[in-house]
Amino acid sequence: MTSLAATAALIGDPSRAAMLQALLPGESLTAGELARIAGIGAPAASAQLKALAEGGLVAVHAQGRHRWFRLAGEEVAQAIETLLGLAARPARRPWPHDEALRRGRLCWHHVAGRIGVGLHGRLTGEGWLQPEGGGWTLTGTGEARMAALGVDLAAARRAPRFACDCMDWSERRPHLAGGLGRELATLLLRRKWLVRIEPEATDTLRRRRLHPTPEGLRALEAEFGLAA
Amino acid sequence: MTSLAATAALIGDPSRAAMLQALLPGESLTAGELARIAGIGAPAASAQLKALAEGGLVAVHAQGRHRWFRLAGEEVAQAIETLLGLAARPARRPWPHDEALRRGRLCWHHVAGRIGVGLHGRLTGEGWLQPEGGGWTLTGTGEARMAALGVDLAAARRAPRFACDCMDWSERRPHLAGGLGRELATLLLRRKWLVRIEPEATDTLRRRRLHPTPEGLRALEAEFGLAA
DNA sequence: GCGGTGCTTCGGAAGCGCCCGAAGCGCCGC
DNA sequence: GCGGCGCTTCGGGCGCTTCCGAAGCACCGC
Repeated sequence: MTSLAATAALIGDPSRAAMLQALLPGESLTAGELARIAGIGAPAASAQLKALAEGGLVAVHAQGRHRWFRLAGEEVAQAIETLLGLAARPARRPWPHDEALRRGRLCWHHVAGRIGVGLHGRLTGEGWLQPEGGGWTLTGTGEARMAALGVDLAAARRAPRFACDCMDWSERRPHLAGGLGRELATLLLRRKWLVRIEPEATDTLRRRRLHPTPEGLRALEAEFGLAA
Repeated sequence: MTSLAATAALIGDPSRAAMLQALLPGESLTAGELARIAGIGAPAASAQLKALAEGGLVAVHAQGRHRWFRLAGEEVAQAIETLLGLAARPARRPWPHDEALRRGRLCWHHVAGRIGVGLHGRLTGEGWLQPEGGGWTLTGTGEARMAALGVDLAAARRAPRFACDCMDWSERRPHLAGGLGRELATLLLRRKWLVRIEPEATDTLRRRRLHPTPEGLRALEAEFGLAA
């Protein structure tokens, strides 16, 4: 079995795919929650999660009688998003027109969807970011404005990658990933410019949704020139 | 069955994965060749290729008694490369140290590997390319130098996307994709700065290899400042 | 302690997917 | 037109994977 086939097969089971999608926003869930989301019993879920962990797709953290699972890293989220893009191609089947999801959602810990790629476009087009070594660094103005907004740049720099692209499946253009993407998303959520609509939904897609508040719409326009 | 699981399962079978990898350079192969590469009989190969075609991963072209298969598009190659990156993560297992493959290879129709990401870095860092709308456009100097090299820019602009990033699984940084990536690769091959080492190999990875010629090494250094 | 809860392992059964051989269809070259 | 070749469809068999119920282990709170 080649590594490619083994990895794809791991994602290719409906129960495991549902679990992975539920973990896509970046949060951690317990084995029981994942079992409920996948619609299978506890024993089956346990076996599937074991396979995912051995395959390196999820990481485990045992705490008391709970076991918390999360995606093993940004690359995992990125690969799943890319596969979602393949699955959603119009040639294949019209994707259920989930307007809210296309507008904004969480991917790993960063903002995806129209708002996410819009931000990426403004930051790269308006001289906040400049390309460097396959990723991005902040320009002088970018650094100043990020700091003024309250983005925790020190935390962003502690991430394995400071700023890089993550292909957005619904927009087919990149949004901002890496430590900066995470900290920017954290800020937007903390300021309640964006809010999670249904973080508790059982449906794996619904729980990822992000929605701009009225105040957020004004702020995105004012700070980034972004009409969301 | 969700789209994600269905698509991943399509890639997750060893025979189908071998076929897809064989198609990754962008060339077209017949059903019989793919059967031999996958190590299965003609009937099984026929069924697998039918599934891949119905899933939208490969495209078919019937010519006489042969049926030619190729990947359905750049996004398919991109998704497979991303999955290869997941599969190759050091955390999972040490990837067979195929130095030649990491150095240079074909991905869809463009140059990947160290040479590919190196080119991407030089083009973006030295002012040939500037970000625009989630992709890239040529600057004035970039356009002039590409034209001087003999890159067919008109053909590049006819592609659905002119220039965008494709995540490189071995380098974990993007290389140049889109029409410009394809035309640049075409030029490098035509000038014999890069040559395919074993385009006929049965092993799906070996056939992708690209190798710089002595003349190519000098030219990459002179034209792009790239030490390959 | 002792019961309750969360999770895992074990055993067994059902279902699905993959593969091969045989046969059939279509195109090609002599 | 005839044989050969490439590919497909059909039928059957094998193997793997997934699931559930029952039982067992670990942790927590009373």
